[in-house]
Amino acid sequence: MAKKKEIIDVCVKMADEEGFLNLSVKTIADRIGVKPPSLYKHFQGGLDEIKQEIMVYGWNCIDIMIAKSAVGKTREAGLKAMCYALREFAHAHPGVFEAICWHNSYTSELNHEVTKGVIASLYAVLDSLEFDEVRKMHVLRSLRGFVEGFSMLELHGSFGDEISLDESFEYGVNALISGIMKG
Amino acid sequence: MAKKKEIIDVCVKMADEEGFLNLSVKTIADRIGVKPPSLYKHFQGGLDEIKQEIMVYGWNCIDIMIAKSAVGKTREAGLKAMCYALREFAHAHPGVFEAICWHNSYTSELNHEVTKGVIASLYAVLDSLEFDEVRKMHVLRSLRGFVEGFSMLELHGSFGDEISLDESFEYGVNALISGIMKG
DNA sequence: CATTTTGGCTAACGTAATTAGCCAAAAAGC
DNA sequence: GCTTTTTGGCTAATTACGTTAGCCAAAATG
Repeated sequence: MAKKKEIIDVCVKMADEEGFLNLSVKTIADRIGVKPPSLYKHFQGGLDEIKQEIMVYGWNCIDIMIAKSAVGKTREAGLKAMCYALREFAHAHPGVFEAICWHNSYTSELNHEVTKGVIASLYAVLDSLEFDEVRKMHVLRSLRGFVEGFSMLELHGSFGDEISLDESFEYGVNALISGIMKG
Repeated sequence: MAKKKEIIDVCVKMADEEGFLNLSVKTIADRIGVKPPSLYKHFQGGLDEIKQEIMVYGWNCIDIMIAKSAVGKTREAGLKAMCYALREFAHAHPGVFEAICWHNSYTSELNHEVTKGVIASLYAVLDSLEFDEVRKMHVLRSLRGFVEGFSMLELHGSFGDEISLDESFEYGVNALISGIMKG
C-alpha cells in the first residue's frame, strides 16, 4: 500500500459500507493489510486526521456534483437541481455524508475553508435570482437545512418507509423553492 | 445518589454543557460522585443505555413543548409554532438534541415507539389542514427535515453568524409553510 | 555505491468500558 | 425486633483501542 490518497479511498468505501461510526484504527489497518501503528506514518494526526480527510473528500465531491448539476440552469431549475444533487450524494455516500454532518463541530475552521468551493458553485445559481446578499444567505441556509436534515433523517431510518421518501423529498423541495420564489 | 431518573437529569445537564460526545462512563461517574462500575447497577446496558435514556428524555421533552406551543392554533399558525418550538428545544438542549440526531441510527426500533407521542401532537395540527394522509406525511417529513437540519447546522457552527440566524430561520419557515399551504 | 526517506514492524503505555466478586446499609418480611 | 433480601457502592481485573517509541529493511535519491 502506499500514499494517503489511496488509503482515504479505502476509508471512504469502509465508511459508506460499514458506517462512519465503525471506522477505527484497527478496522482500517486490517482492511489495508497493515498493522495499526503503520497508519501513523501517513496520518500523524491519527484517527482524527483520517476523519477530517474523509470530510474534505466529501465536500470536494459535493462541490463537483453540485456544479455539474446546475450547469446551464438558473433560478428554480438551478436550485432544484442542486438540492437533488446533494441528496444524491448523501445516498451514494452515506458514510461520508455522516462524516460531514458530524465532524463539523470539531473543525469549523477547516470546514469554512473547505465549504468555500461549494458555496461558490451555489452562489452562481443564487446570483441568477437577483436577491440581495442577505436574502441569498437566507435562501442558501434554508436549502442546506432542508436537504441535509431530510437526508440525515432518512439515512438514519427516522422516517419509516411506508410512504415514498422520494415523493416526500420532491414535495418538500417544491414547497420550499416555491415559497422562496414568491416571497 | 439514587435512582435512574436523577442520574439521567445529571447526564442531560452534562450533555448540554459539555457536549454529548464528551459523555463517558468516567465523566458521568465523577460528576455523580461515584466510581465507574457503580453506574452499572442502574444501567446494565452501560453507556449505550444511558445515551438511549437521554434520547428518550429528549423526545418526551419535545413532545411537551410542541404540544404546548400548538395549543389553540391551527393551520399556518400551528405549523409555525411547532417549528419554532422544536428549534427552541434544540437551543435549550443542544446536547440532548445531538443525542436525538445521532443516536437514531442505533435504535430505530425504540425510536419509532418514542416518537409516536410527538407525531400524535403533530397530527392534531396537521389534521386541521385537511390534506390526505400521504400529503400530511410529506408535510411532516419536510418540516422535520428543515427544522432538524437547520438546527443541527447552526449548532455545529456550519452557518457562520455574520447574518442573523433567527432571521434565516424565520425566512425558511415562512417559505416552506407558504409553499405547503399553496401547493 | 552511499545515504536518506519511506513505510512497515513489535513492544509498551494510557485510558476507557466493562465484568467479577465483595460488602455494608437500607428495606421488606416474618 | 430480628432476619433476610435488595440496593448501591467498592476494588481488582479484563479487554480493547488509540497512540508513542524505537527498530529495521527496502526503495528512492544523490
